[in-house]
Amino acid sequence: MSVQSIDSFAERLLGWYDRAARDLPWRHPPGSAATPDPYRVWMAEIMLQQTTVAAVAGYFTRFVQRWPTVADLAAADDADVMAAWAGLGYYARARNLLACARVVVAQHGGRFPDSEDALRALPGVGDYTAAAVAAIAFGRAAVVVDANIERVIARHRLIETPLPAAKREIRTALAPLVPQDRPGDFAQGLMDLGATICTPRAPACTRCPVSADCRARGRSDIDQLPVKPPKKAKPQRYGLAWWIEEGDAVWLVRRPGKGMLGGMRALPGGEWTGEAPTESGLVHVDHGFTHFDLRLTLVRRESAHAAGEGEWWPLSALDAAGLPTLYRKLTDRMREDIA
DNA sequence: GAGGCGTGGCA
DNA sequence: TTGCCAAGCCT
Repeated sequence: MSVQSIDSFAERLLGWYDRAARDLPWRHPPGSAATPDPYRVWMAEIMLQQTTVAAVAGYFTRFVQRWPTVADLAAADDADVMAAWAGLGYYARARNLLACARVVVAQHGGRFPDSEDALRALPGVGDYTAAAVAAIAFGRAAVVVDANIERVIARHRLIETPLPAAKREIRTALAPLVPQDRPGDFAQGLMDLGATICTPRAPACTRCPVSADCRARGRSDIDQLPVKPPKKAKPQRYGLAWWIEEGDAVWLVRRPGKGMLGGMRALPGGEWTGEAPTESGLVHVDHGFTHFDLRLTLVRRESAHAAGEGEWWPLSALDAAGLPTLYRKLTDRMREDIA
């Protein structure tokens, strides 16, 4: 069989997607006539940035139940949204989520714009998310490129240029493959393919719907594609957090709006530095961030030292404080010790 | 362009 | 255990 006689790339991919699409809370059935709610599509795409499907599912369901429309979200208290996002990571996304909802209400009459350019101008919406929402929610034939799609196309076309320089070639290769009639399913199909078949390691090429003309198939080094730049070593940092208890409550603060864990509730404490503290603490946790590892040691302080803005939080309701995982680890340890 | 920015699962 | 990685965005 010649290559010319097989179905087009999009036909093979969509045929596979119609059979194998994952059933996800934010997803409509493939080819469904129902119009996806742009708010839900946008919400899912923001949460899915650098975050696994498994981690997102519960958060997505809670958010759209609590704030069913973009107007509901725009009217929400910042503290409630940040607390609801706690544990999902990359907290700038939550700040931008609120900012975006408020722009959509204030400047777009509460309806998401339907063009890639207008979406791209919204807070927290970059090239990927603008294209994904345009394709999935509005049927626009946008060229959607995420890390899954980069991997699929880099292998299918044997693009050996290292990332991020390869992005241009990948986009150029992908653009003519996008079908005008089902661009949203096409994008989601490519992402499902990358997540389940064309995986980073040990891809399941025998089950791949586009393997017939894949230029990387059979290569022993297929899992080296796409080529990525070397990673830097992460430095070790140390810090102290203060456990200030009074009655049945603990003193919590809110971190500055930008930077690490920006805008999130936290235990008070000192700066994080490269020097290990000499003070011995109640407990400590080791926590890995994207660009450094942190050992945070909890030390007891008297309430008289509780300077600055903060709030007494009932120990029995700490789960509702919306602490990031770093601090959640410490409070869980304390709870074990108290129990 | 490169670095800051979380977290959890997996081999 | 350690490193890699996941539907990126912002500066």
